[in-house]
Amino acid sequence: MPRISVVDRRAELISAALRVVAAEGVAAATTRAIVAEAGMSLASFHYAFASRDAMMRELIEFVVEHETIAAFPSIDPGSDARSAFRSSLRGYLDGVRADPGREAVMFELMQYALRTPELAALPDEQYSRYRAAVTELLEGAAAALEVRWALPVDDVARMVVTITDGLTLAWLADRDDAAADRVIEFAADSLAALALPVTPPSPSTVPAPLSPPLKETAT
Amino acid sequence: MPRISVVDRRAELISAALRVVAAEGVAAATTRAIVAEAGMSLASFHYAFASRDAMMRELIEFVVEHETIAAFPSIDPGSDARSAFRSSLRGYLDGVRADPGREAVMFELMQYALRTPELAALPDEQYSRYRAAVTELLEGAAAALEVRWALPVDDVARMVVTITDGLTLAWLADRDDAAADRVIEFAADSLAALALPVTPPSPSTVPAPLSPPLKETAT
DNA sequence: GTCTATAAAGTGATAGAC
DNA sequence: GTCTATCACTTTATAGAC
Repeated sequence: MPRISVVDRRAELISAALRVVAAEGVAAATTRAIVAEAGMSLASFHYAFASRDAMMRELIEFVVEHETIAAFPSIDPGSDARSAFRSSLRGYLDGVRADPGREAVMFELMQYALRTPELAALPDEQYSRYRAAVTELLEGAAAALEVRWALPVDDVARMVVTITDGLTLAWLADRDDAAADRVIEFAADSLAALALPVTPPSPSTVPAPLSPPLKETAT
Repeated sequence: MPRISVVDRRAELISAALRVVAAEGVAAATTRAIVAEAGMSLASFHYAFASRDAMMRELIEFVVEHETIAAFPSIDPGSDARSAFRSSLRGYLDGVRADPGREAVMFELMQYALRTPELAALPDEQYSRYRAAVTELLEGAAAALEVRWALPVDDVARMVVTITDGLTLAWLADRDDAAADRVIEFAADSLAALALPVTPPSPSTVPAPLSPPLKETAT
């Protein structure tokens, strides 16, 4: 009835589809289920989208663009790298626990895209964006904690994503909070080993090296 | 025609279903696609299985039971823990590269099971078996490398599975071999830190402690 | 633009001949 | 036991009234 615009209708359908996928999975996200969730008629779906495939494509692009990794809380300055990683990973896992469907959507849509030839390139971009989001956090953390990364920061971000993915999958499978905490302890130790202290306010105690100390990664 | 037994027919259908899922995904594994792959008629499917759901259940149970993690090569004694982990992880990733569909099946079937109420408990078991397989390798490695694990061996196995899962997902998404190698380097460093040296043939140099040295994890 | 009604194709499952 | 033929249902997509 309300005669809304096509772009608004598309946005509503994408949003509804996301809710259906989160709640019941990609397989359950039929056009009928989506329009029911959105409260509109089946014909409106095909007025807004040429086909279900086209809508799935936009859904995945939307998710890749807007829904990055579940909120990592920001770094608490004054702490060391180990406890910063620990609290960040705990915060991340809390986010997964609070809405398991939301994170499962990422994996499901990634698999759907990998199985769909025209969408097969999107997971690559999805992971690039994950890493970019984590990279931003890592650079902020390096400044706040007065450390520098022993590897290129994008590589450190890749390690973080590797661990969060593995952590998430295992938790989705067994919901073992205590075991996940032990993994986080290990991960925090391992990642903190990549944070090298940089003593900033006393450049006189040690003569400045003429060659860069290691691989330099700061931006 | 050949009037084969029900158990054989079930096995053939499971095998055919596995191939279809590996090649085209769970969504494409319709009863018709499976019987076409198996070279039999549609009615034979329902003679062997009460329903497609029942068949999917057996398929997942079969995978959970038989297809554990892609072959980790065995540990080379004489090397240190770091290079042992590195070569094992490389061997694992080689297995994924050689047959990406095979490993993707694990993730897809896990998600399918999580979305299916009657099968929702199977992923937990799947991960238990993963860890059990890795645990066996870790115990062999500890003996061959003359180390002991700083944590309960099942926890170490969980760390390994966390990393292999994360590694596999990222590689499936971007197929970036070089980046995967860098993750493996990091993972080998991190995991090797859990291998504590135990000096075996000189029990006289240090008086035997009356209390266990730390948490003991050997079986 | 939005709806109802329906077409066209695919799905799991079964009947019944052999 | 195994098959062909078919049912009952769901799916995406479209036609056509308003």
